[in-house]
Amino acid sequence: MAAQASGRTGETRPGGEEPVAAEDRHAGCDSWRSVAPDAARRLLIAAVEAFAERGFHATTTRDIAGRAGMSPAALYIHYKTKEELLHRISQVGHERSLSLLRDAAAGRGGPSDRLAAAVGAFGRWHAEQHTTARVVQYELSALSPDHYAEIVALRRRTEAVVRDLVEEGVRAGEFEVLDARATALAMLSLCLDVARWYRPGGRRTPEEIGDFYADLALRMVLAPRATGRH
Amino acid sequence: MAAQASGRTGETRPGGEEPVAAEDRHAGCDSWRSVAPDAARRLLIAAVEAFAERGFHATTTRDIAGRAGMSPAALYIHYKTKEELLHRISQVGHERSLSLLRDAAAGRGGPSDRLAAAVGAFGRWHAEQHTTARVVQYELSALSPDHYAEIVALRRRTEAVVRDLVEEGVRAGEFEVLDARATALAMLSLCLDVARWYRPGGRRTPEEIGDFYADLALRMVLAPRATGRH
DNA sequence: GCTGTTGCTAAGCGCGTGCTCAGGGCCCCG
DNA sequence: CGGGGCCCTGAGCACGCGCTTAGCAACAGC
Repeated sequence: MAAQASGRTGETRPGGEEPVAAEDRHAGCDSWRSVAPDAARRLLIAAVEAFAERGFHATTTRDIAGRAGMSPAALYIHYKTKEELLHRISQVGHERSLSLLRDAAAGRGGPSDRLAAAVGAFGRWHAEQHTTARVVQYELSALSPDHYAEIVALRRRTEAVVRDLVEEGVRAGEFEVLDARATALAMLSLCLDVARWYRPGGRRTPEEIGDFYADLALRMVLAPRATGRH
Repeated sequence: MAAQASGRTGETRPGGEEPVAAEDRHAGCDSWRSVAPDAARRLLIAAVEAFAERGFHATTTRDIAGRAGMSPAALYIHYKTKEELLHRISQVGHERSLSLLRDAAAGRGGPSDRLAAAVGAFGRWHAEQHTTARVVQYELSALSPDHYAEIVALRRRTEAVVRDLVEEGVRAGEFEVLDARATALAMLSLCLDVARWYRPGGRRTPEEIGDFYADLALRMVLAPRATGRH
């Protein structure tokens, strides 16, 4: 991990018109391989991009269909409503990030190693898949009550993975924390927020961001050295 | 600060219909004392509540006017557009949180004390004023390009305050960080995210949240103890 | 060649949106 | 009582929204 690199903050317009980088688009498409007919997948990818740029409510079905190279009516052959698109995106995104987190948390090593791996993987995903992650993290409130409840269950399981890791480290005597639940939530906050500020081509690669956040997570749970406070 | 309190996570519907707590409503009103005619202030407070619950694009001008006890047309006597309401909210909110942060950062003590005070105050504000903060942090993209640029300038100044504090601590030999800018951003991420998950009446008071995050911020910058990693 | 199925489009319906405008009640000054 | 300024309302306009419907081209099976 490089130290103290210089560079711009790069806070640019989230809903701007800058073209999507090729790297970005490629990474985005790969995650949706499981979605069945080709036209349905193209619509889903178009919806992810549109929702990420403008938000769910500011995106029109005409915009989504246009990005997918289709007429507005084509959308309704593959999806019942605009909300169903959001639900599918949210579902697949949450399941993917949860499984990444679980795999890392179930790896080899002690609590420190596994916590670092989990936070690193979760943070890295939010950078690499920042377009999807933005929709997944910040458009929840547009879901129908039923779909919202379903997604919240996935989120609770995500929180539980990190919380369990922290508690395990405390029991093993490796970690010292004031509040395991709140500490776990703070780690998730760090990673989620990557989706808000990350821009491709910035100072840091997704991998560097993951590594940096893994280090921060360890600092949060390891007992601090005696400080210079008076 | 209490350790390891038990309780529910409390992730409830952001756009739900639960009535606003009295404590909440009171705290919200106090911050807008500077807004001039009484009717304009009532409209602003109504807009904050509506935007926080449903988001800018899902909120109608009829809804805002209704909450303020007025007809839809009354809104346009005090504000040119719906976007102007969002701009005023964003402006006042950013200025308020920036000035809180600056006051704490300019206080007495060494870098550790001032960093803890700054992060504590900033985190606490995002809990106390979570309704305003939600609009301020998550509805930026609905601003017009001019207004957006103005607000981004305020945000950069906010980032600079924390970054300068971290760099000062590094120069003083109190802190050890891999990347001062990224560390400062992480601290802000923690605090901003409070606006997303905080619910009044939860496990923690705003003050406890601020204190907890101040402690986390110090852990992030103080060199970690030798770890148990192999 | 005929029919059924699949995947799409052109056209458009009904509605709710942001916003406008003519006018009316109320208060202060004479 | 008259006149003017300040707030506010009732009614409604133009538009763009989510979504529907009728129909068409392509193709497979027989």
